[in-house]
Amino acid sequence: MSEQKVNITLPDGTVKEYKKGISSYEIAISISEGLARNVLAAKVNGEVWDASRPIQNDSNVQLLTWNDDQGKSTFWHSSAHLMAEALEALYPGIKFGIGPPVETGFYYDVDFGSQVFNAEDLEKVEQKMLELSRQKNAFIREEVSKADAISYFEKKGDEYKLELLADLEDGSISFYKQGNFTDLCKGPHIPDTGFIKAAKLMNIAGAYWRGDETRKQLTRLYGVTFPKKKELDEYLTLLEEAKKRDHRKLGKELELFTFSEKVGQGLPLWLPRGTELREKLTNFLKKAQQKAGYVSVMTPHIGSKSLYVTSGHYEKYGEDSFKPIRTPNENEEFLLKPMNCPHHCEIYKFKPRSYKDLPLRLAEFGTVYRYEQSGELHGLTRVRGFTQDDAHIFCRPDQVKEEFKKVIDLVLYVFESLGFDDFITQISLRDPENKQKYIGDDEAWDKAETAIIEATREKGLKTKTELGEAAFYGPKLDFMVKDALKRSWQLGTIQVDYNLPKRFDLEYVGSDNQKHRPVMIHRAPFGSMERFVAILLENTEGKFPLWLSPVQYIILPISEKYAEYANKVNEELMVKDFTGNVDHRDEKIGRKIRDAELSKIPYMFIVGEKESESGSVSIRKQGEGDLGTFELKDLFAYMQNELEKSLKSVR
RNA sequence: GCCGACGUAGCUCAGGGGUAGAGCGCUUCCUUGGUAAGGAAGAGGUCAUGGGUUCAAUUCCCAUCGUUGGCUCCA
Repeated sequence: MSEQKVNITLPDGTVKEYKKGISSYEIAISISEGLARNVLAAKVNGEVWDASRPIQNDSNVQLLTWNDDQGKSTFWHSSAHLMAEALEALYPGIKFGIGPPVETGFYYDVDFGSQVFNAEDLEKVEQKMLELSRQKNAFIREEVSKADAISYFEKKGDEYKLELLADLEDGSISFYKQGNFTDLCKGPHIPDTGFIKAAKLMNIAGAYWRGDETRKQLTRLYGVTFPKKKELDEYLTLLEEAKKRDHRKLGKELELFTFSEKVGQGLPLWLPRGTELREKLTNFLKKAQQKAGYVSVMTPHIGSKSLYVTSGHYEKYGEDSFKPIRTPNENEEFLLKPMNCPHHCEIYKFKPRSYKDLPLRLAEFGTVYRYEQSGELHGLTRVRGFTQDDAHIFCRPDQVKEEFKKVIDLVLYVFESLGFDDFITQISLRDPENKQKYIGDDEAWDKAETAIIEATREKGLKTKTELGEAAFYGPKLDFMVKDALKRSWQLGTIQVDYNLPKRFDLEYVGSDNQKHRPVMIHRAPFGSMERFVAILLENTEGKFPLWLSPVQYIILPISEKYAEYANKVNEELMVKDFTGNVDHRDEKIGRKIRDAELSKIPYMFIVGEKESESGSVSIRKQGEGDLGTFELKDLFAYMQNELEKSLKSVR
């Protein structure tokens, strides 16, 4: 009687025959021993499996190594178990919550009970992990009945695992065991702990059990592990590099913005250079908006409470925002403006609108104030007072999709111009399970959601969709960009809104001479000036393109004898709308160059005896060095050309 | 808001129960120099704030404020 066989299809399309019950590890060996040593897990018919799990049917098999994202996350998931084993060995009796892999590394939530654990103890755990990994203990999968699982964790007294078990179905429960540690886990895992050669526990933090702030806070330990020591070192170096790009550090060094305890937390103060940068960004967008048919408006920083009662913001956020301001005599209530849209609705109502007037695109760089929880404030990315590059497009229902597409074009233009080529677009819809979180009727929501989905599809945007992430008045399309530490931040946003026009009773007269309701599109390509500058800083490391640079050049006189000539050159550059200054300090030229390089000023013009006599400057470009001597008229032409190139090159 | 860490000169940081240090920056003087740090002298700190313990607190404890890593939240 012949053995039963299975056909295994590999990713390159080759089909091989193996005996039934073969594991992906054995398949790897049949290909090459070297490969087998690196196999962490395998994707069998689209599902990630342990490399040791027997394959009983014809299957598509993809071997996963460190080079595959799913290989990495399996590796880190197993590392979480290893960390738990180490912790249990060092702190007997502790209880465990969940321990998943994350984008870089893994964490485990732990209840240390009465034992104390602090950051200094992390190293001890690292050492223990490495000690245990050297034992090369296999990760062993075991199917268990629900009753057995419950009794195991009851005996152990781990109420967290018991709670997790309560949600699981009998027959689908598995344990994984390595060394002396057993955990409830559906897997998969790497073959054994010996693969983990380097471990670094990054930090500890509080985390609510199941993310619920009414429940107990556990200690979350974050770590990262690697199959090679060298890779850990490289990763740590990368973190050091990221620190250099931190916008909070660069903002201070380049004198762009600051915070003051006295002014209040989350309230940025823009220094002259930062203001210059912001104005350049603002003018850039204003110009683009002008071309796209927007008109500018301005509205005050506070608004009567009734404005926000009408818009629904008060009901939705009143409790969690800055309290109303009252007039001393009449006791009238005003709110700091949290959004510009209610004001813009009132501008729309200034006069009757005809269908011929639409779309009406009202733009405002409007400063808004929101009470953000103190723990959430972060540099310029999360503040309490910020300026949105806001606009509201009031249009007819038949114009929504077209207008939405135009806004996508504008956002893409802005992102391209600033070199943000690595971004994610996310469609945020409402949570169908939790409709009371939102205002408006189903019909309006369906229309708005359909408009976004169709517009993004027609623009060919690759999007991911999240349920429950919509604004309370409408669905949105967000553009997310990463900072130096690869954290995603929402920058640009476009939202379709059928609700506010209704709440504000906005109308226009159609060609049929009947009254109709316009649709609103909220949009902000930068999102907020503050957050945008932050992400721009992290992406450019403070080396802005010439057109954006707050200080575009610095003139460096060789000695004070040439100060007058330097001033003359400076004045001529200022006349030509460049921004820069002269370094009049009593320092040698080498020193002035070094300081200019470090402050990331794009161009240095050196003037000494030679230059002042011949009416020229010696140009030095940041990061590149000496470019030679240019006569003044050539300098202006050169700078003009560089300026255009800097706009174009990023376009 | 919650948990943890941190708060010393303008900046970056060292120190530590007996009222403070470095480097850079700043001021003054010398130097007038040619493509990444010229030299010297000097000023500058209620050691975040308020309590407590102690003969004595910047140091130890508590609270507040701020920063920070997470959690929750995010119009």
